[in-house]
Amino acid sequence: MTARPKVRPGKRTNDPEGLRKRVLDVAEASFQARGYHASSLGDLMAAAGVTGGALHHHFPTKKALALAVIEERVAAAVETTWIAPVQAAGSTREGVRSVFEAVAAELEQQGFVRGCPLNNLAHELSLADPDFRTALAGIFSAWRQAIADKVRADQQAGREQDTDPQRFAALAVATYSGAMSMAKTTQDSAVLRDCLNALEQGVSSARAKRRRRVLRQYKAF
Amino acid sequence: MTARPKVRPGKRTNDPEGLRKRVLDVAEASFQARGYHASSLGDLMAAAGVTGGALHHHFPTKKALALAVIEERVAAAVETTWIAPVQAAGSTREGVRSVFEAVAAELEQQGFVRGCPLNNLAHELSLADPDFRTALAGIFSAWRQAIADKVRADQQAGREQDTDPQRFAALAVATYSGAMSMAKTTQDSAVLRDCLNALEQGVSSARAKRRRRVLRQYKAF
DNA sequence: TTATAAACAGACCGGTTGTCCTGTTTTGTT
DNA sequence: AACAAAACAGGACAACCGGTCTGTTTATAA
Repeated sequence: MTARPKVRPGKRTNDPEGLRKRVLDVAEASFQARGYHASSLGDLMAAAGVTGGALHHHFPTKKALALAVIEERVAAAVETTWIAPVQAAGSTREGVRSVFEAVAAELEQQGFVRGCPLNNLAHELSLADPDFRTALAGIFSAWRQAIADKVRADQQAGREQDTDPQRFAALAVATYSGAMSMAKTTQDSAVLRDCLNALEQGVSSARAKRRRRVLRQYKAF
Repeated sequence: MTARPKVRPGKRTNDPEGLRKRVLDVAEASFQARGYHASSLGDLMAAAGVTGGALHHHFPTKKALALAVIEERVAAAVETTWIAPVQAAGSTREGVRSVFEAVAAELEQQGFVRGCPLNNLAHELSLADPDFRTALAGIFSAWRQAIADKVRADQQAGREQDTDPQRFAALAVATYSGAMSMAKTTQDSAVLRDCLNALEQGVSSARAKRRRRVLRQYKAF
């Protein structure tokens, strides 16, 4: 009954990569759901099944852990859900539309809106620490760059001639970010579709109307 | 040198409204700059020059204080910087443009981007507590409603016939929210102007281009 | 005046937080 | 086998947090 050793010696197996991954998994989820300051290392350790010593060995401070989450997980999330689909799409507009719809569909089926990982941390940490801010700004930059590059690719194919690549990229990212912010607050993904529709209608109405006009003129002849 | 009484009796003057206002001022600023969880009541008490007893008398819990900040200050900020200017503008587009430019100009002159008060708290607190979420969602709703109403007013004046009021309102709020998020992260207000230009170009390009075309045709003759 | 409640002061407390430290076990190298 | 370094265990700790409590002062009303 006294001083029972919890772990009998000879049973431990070192797995630094696996342990690190487990900690990052838990931290990413907790930062996303509760935020950085509301996530205690104690909670993370319990959730990951990791002792204080192990955690400290891989991530000396809480800041180091958050920086790793940002650079390895948040950046990857933006890459997966936005950059890759846009690059793979037939056009910028198609790519943007597909992302909005994919995210909206995903939120609707899971019935819960956690918000955008990047924006969540950006709001909480941008002013808290310069290192956080720099890391987050880099992800925003890559995100915008990918969209702007896609617009330029469209332009070389003869499309989107009167679209400013950088401005459109900023608009797309801002619209998505803001829409996710509202979706998170209202816990309703409908605003995502509203924004997508308004974005598409407004942005492509010039072409659509000109085409319609041309058709009418042809008919008139 | 021993036990100097800090406050000699007979000098105190009760000023509940003033004290409450001071606390809200400090809390609003701190929540905006550092966030809710990163703002300790001790810091707020020191900054406001208020004792624990006084703070507790006006705001029993930290949550109650935050709720008061949201309902009284954040809502008022949205009203002042967005709703009133839009309602006073000659048209929805003019109102939106004027707000974007006013905010961008203000940020540029103060050389520092604190972000949108509503979005800052929305990201941190929406999932933390249902009461927070409800209060914040209400402000978003009023914000969108004001813009949608303005579009409807435009429509009754014969303008904006092919604009969906609710969708445009969602787009305007989302664009601003997302642009401010990026501006905060990059500490650069330029993205605000990018987004405004992209929004205006896309949304009004139909009309603008048609007009330019007409002018060129007149010149040709 | 006197009673009564509001407004405020200031200490106090249990719990939590992030970090550090010492020791033990495992792994890799020679 | 011998050794060093990495990987991990687990406790300790000082600082801090939010909330509570008791007591005193001020304002209000009878």
